[in-house]
Formats: sequence, C-alpha cells, structure tokens
Amino acid sequence: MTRAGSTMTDKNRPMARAKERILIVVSQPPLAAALQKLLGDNGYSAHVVSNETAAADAVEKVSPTLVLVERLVDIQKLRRDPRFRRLAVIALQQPEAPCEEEECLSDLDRGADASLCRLSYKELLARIRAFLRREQLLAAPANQYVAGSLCLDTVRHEVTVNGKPVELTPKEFQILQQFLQHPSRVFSREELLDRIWGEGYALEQHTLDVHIHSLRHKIEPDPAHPKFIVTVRGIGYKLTPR
Amino acid sequence: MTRAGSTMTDKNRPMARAKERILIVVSQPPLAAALQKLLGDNGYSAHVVSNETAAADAVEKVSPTLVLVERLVDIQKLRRDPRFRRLAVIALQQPEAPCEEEECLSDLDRGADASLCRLSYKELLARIRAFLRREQLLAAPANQYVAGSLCLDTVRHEVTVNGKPVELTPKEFQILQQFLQHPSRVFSREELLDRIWGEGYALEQHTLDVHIHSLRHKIEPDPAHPKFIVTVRGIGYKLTPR
DNA sequence: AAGAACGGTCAAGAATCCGTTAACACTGTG
DNA sequence: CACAGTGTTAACGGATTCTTGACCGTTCTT
Repeated sequence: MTRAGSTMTDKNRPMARAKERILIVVSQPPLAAALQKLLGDNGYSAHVVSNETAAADAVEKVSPTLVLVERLVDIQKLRRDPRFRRLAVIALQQPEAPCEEEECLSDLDRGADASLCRLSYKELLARIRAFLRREQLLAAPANQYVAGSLCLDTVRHEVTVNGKPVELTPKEFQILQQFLQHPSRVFSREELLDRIWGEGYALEQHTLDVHIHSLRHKIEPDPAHPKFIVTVRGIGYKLTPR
Repeated sequence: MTRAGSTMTDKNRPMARAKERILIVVSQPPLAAALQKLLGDNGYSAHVVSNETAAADAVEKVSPTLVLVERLVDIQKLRRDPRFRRLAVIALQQPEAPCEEEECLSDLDRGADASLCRLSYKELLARIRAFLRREQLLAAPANQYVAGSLCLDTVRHEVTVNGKPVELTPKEFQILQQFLQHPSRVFSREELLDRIWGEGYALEQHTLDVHIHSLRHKIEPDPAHPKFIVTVRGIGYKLTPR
C-alpha cells in the first residue's frame, strides 16, 4: 500500500482496539450515507438515525462513544436525556452550506462539545480521533494518580513527593490510593476501613488515625500542618489536590 | 447592565461556582498578556508560563482544568508527564498568522484536544466553555446545594460564600445543610433538633440559637441583619435562597 | 407602659475529637 | 530463634466544639 498523499482513509494509523461506535443523527440521506461510508472506511462502526426520537432508542442499543449531529438537531433537548448526558457530541454542517462563525459557535453553547463550521472530512476525522483518544484516556483505569507534587503509580507501586521516591507500607499505600482516586472527597473513617480492610473488619476506628499519622510523616512537607491529607473534624479525612 | 450585542466579556452567563483555572503556555508576551486579560475578564483564573519546563511546575501549583498552548509547544512531550495526562489541551495560533488547515489539524493528532486555526477570541471562549462544561459533567457528580452566593458540597464537605471557602463545625454544617435542602421552608427549633440531634435528644432549644449565631457569623455578610438564615419570630428559622 | 415572651450575645465549663507516642502482636526471613 | 518490618491497641494531652446559663435588647400582649 502506497502512502498516496492524502487518501480519504487513514488505515495506517494505529487502529483502535475495538471498533469505536459512532452514532450519526442526520436527517438528510445523502449526507448520512456519506458519513457512514467515511466512518466505516476508517475503522469505526457507524450507526445512522434520522431524528432525535430514533437517536434516543439507538443510544441504548448501540451505546456509542461519540455522537455526530447536524445543525438542525436540538442538542440541548438531546442532552436532557440522561443517556446522552455523558456522551460527546460533535455538531456539523451541511457540506454545501458553510455557516457563519457566530452560528457555528452557538452550537457549543447549546451543548455540543465540538462544532465544525465547514464540513471537511479530514477535519471531521481528526476531531473524532482527538475525542475518542480523550474518551479512552479518561475511561482507562489510571495507573498514575497525581495531586500537586504527589504522585502515586499503582503499576510500579511507587509514590513520589516532588519527584523523590517515598517508601510506604502496604496499608499506607492503600490509604493514599483511596484518597488519590477520589480527590477532595471526604471519607469517614468507617468508609475507609470498609474500602481498605473490607466490610468484615473488626478494628478500632482509631487504628486508621495511626496510619494517617505515619502516612503524613512520610508525604507531608510539614506533618503538623498537613497540606494533602486534611482532617475534617467530626467526619474523617480528605485529600486536597493542591 | 445592557446586553450590548457582542461584548468581549460574557459576565451575564451563569458564573462558575469556583473560578476555573486555566494554564496558558505561550512564549510571546503580547499574546500571553492578551489571553490573560481575556480570560481574566471572563471570570477565569489565568496563569501564564512561557515554556514547557515552567508549565510542568505550574501545573502542580495551579492544577488547572484546562491548558492553552501555542503551536510551537510540543504537546506530545507535555503529555508524557503524568500530571498533564488527563488535562484537556487546546492548541492555538498566533493571531496574525492564520495557519493551514493541514497544520492545524495535525495538532489534534499530536495530542491537542482542540485546535484553533484562526485565533478568534469569541471562538476561543466558546470552546473553553464547551470544554469546561464537559469536564464538570464528567467529574464525579458533586452533591452540591446552592442558594445565591452560598454553596454547600456534601461530598467535599465544603461550604463557600462568594467562592471563598468557609470553615464550619460539624453542627454548623449539618444545620446549614438542612436549610439548603429545603430552601424557604421554615423549621421550628424542635424540628431542627429532631433532624440533626435525633429524636432522643435532651437539649435546651436554646442550644440551637447559639449554633445559628455562630453560623451566621461565618456565612452572613452582615450577621446583625441576616440575609440567608432569617428568624421567623415565634416559629423558628428559614433560609432565603437569595 | 409594664411585663412577659422571645431571640441574640457572650463566656465558661463540659464533652468530644484528634494527634501523638509507646507498647505489644503478628508475620515472614535469615 | 532472633530480628526487622508492619499492624494494632491503649493511654495521655491538647485543641476544638458543644452546651449551658446569664444577661441584654426587642417585640408582643394586656
């Protein structure tokens, strides 16, 4: 296969692991067909529906990671449906009708996550790639968690503060991981004990405090005035991300 | 305030609860200054750095939710840093140098989540809004109650007034939560005591007044003339949502 | 207008919570 | 077995928070 300048397909880039599913909500058959072919040729699984009602059904069956809609579709209405809430939506324009910047940008405020003023297939594909990459990144279980100068790597099982490695005991590591996975969230002692020791534990709640204490001494610049793991009096502890 | 067509600032859209922080990685001072002003005027907290090394430091201190970079910056290099991995990056172009579509789109494949070919402030703001909205949506659903400039988050266990965090004691927090969960509703002292201390409490009703007093001193602009928690003489207290 | 009822304010003691330390128990290793 | 590393428990002390009671001003009732 020759790398013939700019082919329409982009087979030579790293193929997505599983076919990503993209829902196309477009009322005009020619455009719909063109998009479906374009996406199909580029390794996506494209599903076409022609109106918002059908889209609501399709989103359940197909469970796409991305939705393309044409200008006419009421994105805000779509977004009211909880099944659409977390889906990325790209608004696009009829190919023969490049639109005003003004109008195009208003799509963004009407709920679209991106908006194409002129329909360029190259641009569309590039934007789709960018979105799907981000979706995958955010969906993938992270093996590194960061909060300020704190960094925890679950694969290497390492923690660094300001780039300097810190030795944590298993319990300390687990506790810190809980916090880093849910920054800013308050955990009651009970909750942390449940999550780390398991539901059937039989421990003094105070045990946790002792671990927190030693953890602080290892990761806090000034353990007497904790920056990361702060006490929420009467409740428990939480991690402040900065 | 008149809605004068298209002002540069967009003050009249619903203000973000806390100022969103945006990191600007731009080497050219005039552009950097212009962006900082633009974002500042639009209710964001903008931090400027001029190169990638400085960006790595800043991302820790500022912990932004969004990064703007100019074309010259090596986004892929940036992305290798775990602190940048989950951050959204928008690439932009010198205002006087609109670029080729080709070049602009290549930013997307080089790690940018969006890319502006021509630098239009309107477009930039619209895209920033769209991104931040999505970030907030995807972020763990914060359980928050809002009344005017008052904001209470049960997951973070935080209260802010005008965006400024306020330290509340556990009882104060619980009382405020009761009010915010039922705005405008009058609570008798007995009812509040039941709900917060539990039915079997054995307390002077007056105890509540003392807590209300200290609560007011922490959240009211003028504690002598309460705006939020108002007394309903002979009955109890209620929260006025604005 | 006087008195009662009500709510606001303040300060002091009580109660609670959390941090700290040290001792002890458990585990696996040399 | 001794030892080191880790986890758990107990006890003390300081700090914060809660509760109470006293006092004061305002509002309502008679």
